[in-house]
Amino acid sequence: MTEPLVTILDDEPAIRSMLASALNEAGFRTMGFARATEFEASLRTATPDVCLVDLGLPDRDGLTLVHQLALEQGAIVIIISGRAQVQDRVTGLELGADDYIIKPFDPSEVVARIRARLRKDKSANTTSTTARFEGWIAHFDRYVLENDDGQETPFSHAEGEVLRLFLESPKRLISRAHMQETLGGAAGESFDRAMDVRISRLRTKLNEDPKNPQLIKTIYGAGYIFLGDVNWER
Amino acid sequence: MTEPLVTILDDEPAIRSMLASALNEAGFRTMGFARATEFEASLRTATPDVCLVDLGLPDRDGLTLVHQLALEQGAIVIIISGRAQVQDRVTGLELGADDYIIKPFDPSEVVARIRARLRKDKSANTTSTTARFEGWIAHFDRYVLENDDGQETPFSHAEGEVLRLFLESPKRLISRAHMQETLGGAAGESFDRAMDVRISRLRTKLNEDPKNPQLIKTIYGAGYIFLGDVNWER
DNA sequence: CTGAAATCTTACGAATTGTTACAAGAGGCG
DNA sequence: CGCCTCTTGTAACAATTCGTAAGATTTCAG
Repeated sequence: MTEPLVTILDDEPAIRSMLASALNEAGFRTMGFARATEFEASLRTATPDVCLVDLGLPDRDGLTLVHQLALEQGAIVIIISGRAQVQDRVTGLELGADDYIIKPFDPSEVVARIRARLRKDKSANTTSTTARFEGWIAHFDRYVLENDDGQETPFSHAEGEVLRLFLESPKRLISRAHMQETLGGAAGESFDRAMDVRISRLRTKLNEDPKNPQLIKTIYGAGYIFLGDVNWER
Repeated sequence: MTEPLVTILDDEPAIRSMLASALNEAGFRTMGFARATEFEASLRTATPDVCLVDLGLPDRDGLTLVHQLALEQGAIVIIISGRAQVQDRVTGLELGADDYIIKPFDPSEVVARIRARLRKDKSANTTSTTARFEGWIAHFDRYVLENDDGQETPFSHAEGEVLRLFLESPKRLISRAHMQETLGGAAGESFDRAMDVRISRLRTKLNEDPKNPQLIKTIYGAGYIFLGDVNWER
């Protein structure tokens, strides 16, 4: 899989080069065009993943171009325009654009918005959230904990919540209060015990020695710390 | 298929009502929440299509919430924030948000942006009649499930409804409430059991091991997740 | 070393979900 | 019409999850 291709259609050379350098730096391939006719000619040989289109083109009404692109090509179309009225934005989006960025803009935001679109496009079928740590692999999509021997142990939703909390902040103190807040919800009565039980059950699934836990360390009077290096793969 | 459900998470009642009325007028169902905890509690029973999240929440860091939502739920997440710095927008988008709208905003633009997201989301899922997944082929036109050996097993209409629901949102949590709503029983009495039976029968046709299902996973207290890569054809 | 507080663990029970058996209905066919 | 098959919901019971209670254990202060 090669880098995504982004086309830039804008008649101002300064904007083209600014966008191109920012996008290249972010790991995209780019192609710049000053006129719609050139751009359309290129579509015969290249299939862009994202099309940045300036509405103020000299040789074509930008909106109809956007409409065609979104409909026929199925590509991601992002409008870049100096027209800042709400009505302009609404009609642009209704005509099929996936986003509408107003000039003047910051290139880093353009990059972020492109990434957001591509991410969504891909995540339709690729939602694999797993974390590796100390010989274990936690598959949060399948609710399964994998041994370094490949053996798998299922974990429940409640256990997963605790585990995720630890894996998202490794080597940092997690207070009981914070834990309770993010896990148990509102009423903070004697939910304390429930948390203990969750952690206890999680520890047994991680083969922790109760006398000397290696991964989930309890800090008396403060909270817990998850030791161990974590690598997330998403 | 019912109208898309949009949740509004903002602590200002004025903004909630403004958004709700605009969205309802545009044909969406809405649910409003003032606090993150209430919102999260509702996720146990409902599966929103779009989540509008205000970052300035009283009881939770909005960004981590966005992160979780985007990752776990696979839902469309749109941030609404008063923080207008470019850096804020970039980090919000990088953390998984699909869009970032700055206060003050025009409700019609919010509607347009939501429509743009949903449009893209849906175009991936055309109304096809055949789906391949994990060695199986489901022929919805013939009501037949084909093995990887070519053997065919018929499935009923009720089973097909459940299967289609899973195949249209793979690797995403499907709440029991949402399932119940889209399938049949409006008034939520003891239709629960019927759903269980449907799923149970579907599982046996998919040769699932009851002790350790690989494709249709149960999330206690929440709903179900269909694992497995799906390819729709026509 | 001792006692109180915090935490761990085990056992139990309520709620949720799975599975099987059965009966009511919907066609198909002679 | 009568008989058969298939579908599908309901009921009953089994299995699982998860919080609570209670006793055991650990930690810290003095």
